[in-house]
Amino acid sequence: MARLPIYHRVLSQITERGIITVSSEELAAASGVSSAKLRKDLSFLGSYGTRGVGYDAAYLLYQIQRELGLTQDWPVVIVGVGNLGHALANYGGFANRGFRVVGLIDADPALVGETITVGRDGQTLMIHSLDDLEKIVTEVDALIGVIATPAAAAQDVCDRLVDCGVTSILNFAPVVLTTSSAVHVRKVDLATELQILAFHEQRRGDAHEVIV
Amino acid sequence: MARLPIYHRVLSQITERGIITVSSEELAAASGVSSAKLRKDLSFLGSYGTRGVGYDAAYLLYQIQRELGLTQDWPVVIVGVGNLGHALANYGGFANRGFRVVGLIDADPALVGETITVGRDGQTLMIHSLDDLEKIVTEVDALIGVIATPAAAAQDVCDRLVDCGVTSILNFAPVVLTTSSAVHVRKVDLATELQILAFHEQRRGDAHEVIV
DNA sequence: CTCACTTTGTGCATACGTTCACAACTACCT
DNA sequence: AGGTAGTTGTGAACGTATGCACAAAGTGAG
Repeated sequence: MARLPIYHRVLSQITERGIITVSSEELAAASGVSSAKLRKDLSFLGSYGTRGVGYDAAYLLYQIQRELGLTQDWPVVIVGVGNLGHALANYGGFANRGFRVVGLIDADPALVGETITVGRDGQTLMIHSLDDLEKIVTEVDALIGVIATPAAAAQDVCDRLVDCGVTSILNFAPVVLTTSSAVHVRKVDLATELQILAFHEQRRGDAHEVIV
Repeated sequence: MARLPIYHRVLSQITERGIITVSSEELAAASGVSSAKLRKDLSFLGSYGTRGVGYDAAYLLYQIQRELGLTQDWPVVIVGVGNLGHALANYGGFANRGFRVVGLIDADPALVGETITVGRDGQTLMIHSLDDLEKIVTEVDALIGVIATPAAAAQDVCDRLVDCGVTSILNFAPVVLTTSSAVHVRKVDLATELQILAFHEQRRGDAHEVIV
């Protein structure tokens, strides 16, 4: 499910704190879900808990890592190194979860050739031209691509990534990408998230007016 | 529902192209959903279509805008002006959807006092100190806050925002925020999104191995 | 006016995710 | 050993979202 990454992060923090066993109640509270939901989710992976005791934090963490594929190393290519792409490349949360940014691509000639730091260990990476997309992607053998380009360029970039063998795409551009159903596309639209908040905010306001 | 913003964006593009009427089939295809689902969603707002014809694009767009609260102006405060906060402040997709970034706050003294461009019309905004959070938020009367700080600072910032009257929070920090249930919190975790992709990618790989 | 065609709105059945409640099991104390 | 307290795993009930299929409603041609 989509909640496994949350459990994973919470469990990481818990094990770092030296805690050995954790109950579903505690884990659920820290993850912001109900204990019943958490137990169902975990039982989906198998029976890794002990009745009357709880879960062995380290063992459970390992099982979730294995299920999520975090024991592997995933090379990631980022297309579009504007503000957002830059933020993503620099994001420290990727490295310790098995993701390695190995390719940066941008259409802007002013950016091509520049090197920027990737992750938190000071490693640097050069930005390549959009023309070299195919070359870079096949070279680093990336299966995951991140699209952080303007909306107009997103579909074209998507098609080219898929042609190179990319099978999972994280799209930040505000467009609906059309691809073969074999490709897994996830979309993160910043404006959409704010709109959903505004929607609830407005409803809250409406209800308030009725009371007043 | 959470799909309204998508319909809104697609309809914007459609009306800009000068199209007058649009059928549920067309709109659904452009939004990446099934036509039945789209019609159910729209019927939730009321009967704004004409049988045998379709929907009046402009009229439908207006109704969705009204429902989403996009006819209002939402002042937004961004806390944490690192790479991500910078990208958000600069994001052009906010302005034309009723969101106005009116406050930038960061704990780093090196950033405080700097002015950065906000949106695409060259407007600039100064970064304020974290100490002035309460002052800024009440001054601009913001109801929506964006947290783009490191994980360690997120909960404290959240509490302070809520104390100032913020009732909707968009959280980019990789932590589960605990707040009063009256506050609406949405979380966007970049690493989580990638993990979900990796999860499917791994399952795909497993299935492949079985076949081979 | 009638008929053929198009498209919306919606009742119904199905699938899915969530919550509840409890049996099964463990640990510990006496 | 026996009893009590605590915790997991899961079957059953519930609510919600999705997909299907069709009646209702509109358009346009003859």
